[in-house]
Amino acid sequence: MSGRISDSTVRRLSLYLRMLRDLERAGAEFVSSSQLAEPSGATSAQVRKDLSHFGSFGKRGRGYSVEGLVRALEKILGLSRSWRLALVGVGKIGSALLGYGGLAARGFDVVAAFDVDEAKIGTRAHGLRIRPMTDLGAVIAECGAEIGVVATPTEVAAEIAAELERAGVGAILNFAPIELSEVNGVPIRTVDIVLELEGLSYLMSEEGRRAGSGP
Amino acid sequence: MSGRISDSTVRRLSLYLRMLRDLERAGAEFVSSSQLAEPSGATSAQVRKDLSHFGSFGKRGRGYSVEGLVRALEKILGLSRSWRLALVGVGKIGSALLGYGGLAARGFDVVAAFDVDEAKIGTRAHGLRIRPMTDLGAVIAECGAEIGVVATPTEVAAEIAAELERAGVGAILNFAPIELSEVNGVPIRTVDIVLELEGLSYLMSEEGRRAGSGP
DNA sequence: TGCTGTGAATAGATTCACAGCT
DNA sequence: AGCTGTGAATCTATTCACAGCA
Repeated sequence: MSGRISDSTVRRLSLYLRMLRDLERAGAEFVSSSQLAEPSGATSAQVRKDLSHFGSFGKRGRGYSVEGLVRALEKILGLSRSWRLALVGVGKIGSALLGYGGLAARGFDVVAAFDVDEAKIGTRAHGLRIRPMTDLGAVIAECGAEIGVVATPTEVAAEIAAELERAGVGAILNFAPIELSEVNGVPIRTVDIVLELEGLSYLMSEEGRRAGSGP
Repeated sequence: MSGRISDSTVRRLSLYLRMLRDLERAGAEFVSSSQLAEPSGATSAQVRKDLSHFGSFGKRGRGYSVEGLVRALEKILGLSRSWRLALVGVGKIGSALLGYGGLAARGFDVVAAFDVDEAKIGTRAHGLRIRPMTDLGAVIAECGAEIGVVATPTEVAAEIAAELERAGVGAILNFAPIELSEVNGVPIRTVDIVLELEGLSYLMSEEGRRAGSGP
């Protein structure tokens, strides 16, 4: 049991948890690995293997207790608590995040927002006062944000990530289209829309190439 | 050479291309696999292996011609042309996308936008007229959009994706937190912010567990 | 009987290491 | 001398298949 768990396993665990919460709301008592597998496009064996890294949660012959597995996965994923986010950059993406109720609903509360733009500083966006970048360290220390969100232009993203680290965040979510390197063990996840679109572009072009390549 | 190329390889190719374009702008003539590897966190062997799936582009002893490799990767990734996107859902995320210049700058033009909200229909967002959902098929056929973007509430995301497919898009970018299953070979990429945050939550909690588990 | 948990087998991706050009 | 291109080796992830319990 345990060891180093791959990103893809963790990603699937989140998906299982989503489905389990739906099942719980629907009043289901037990669920099998194959039911659990379906919505995430995994196989039943994969579900069982993924879970087996953390312990054994099922009953042979019956499946998994929905409620029990919800609690177990919440504990594994660190979701039995909520997390505080500090947002840097209140432009297009930053504002969209502030207005997106889906975050708070799932336990991710934006508790601080920063920008360099004098015109924005001091105003409120979705109820949150926008602070100057110069206060970043002090405010993060004060409000205890654990996750930093980088929603700035690409050019300053690396610098901002470093400042967030110094300010003591434990993880960073980055929206700038640049690969930031993890330092001091602070994990970074990048959401890169253009990269996703380029992946789709590749697949569409590949298809054309395959179709056009017969003898 | 060739075969089925993994998502991670394609993702890295995009990252190589980014760096190459920077180098091209800076006037560099040649680049080695190790220089190319650095910003994406890959190894030089990985760069060479990734490229070798598509042909051989370098000169032994010298490296790769920056310009030549830029053109080659653009061709491989399907980026020597631009792509037309049709956006469904002009809420927080949808509007942020419309306002995000980074898309058009990299060859992804949003050419149509749809919403169900009567109050939004007919108005313009960032210069684009918002159309009713009922016109989806006709408008997409007319403007020839190749990529559909789903920025709707989760509940309707699957249905919208199916409609986009019927309307003839060749790929879908999905922002709803739900795993959509690819049908008819139309590839789907999902950008799921909560999933990324949950991945970070796992890592932060794991760290705590490890630290607290010594004898 | 039905479904989990898990070693063993397979498939897949990454890294190594070196022959072969320039 | 330097750096690519690539088979071979290794490492990692997924799938198989079945013993073992409810």
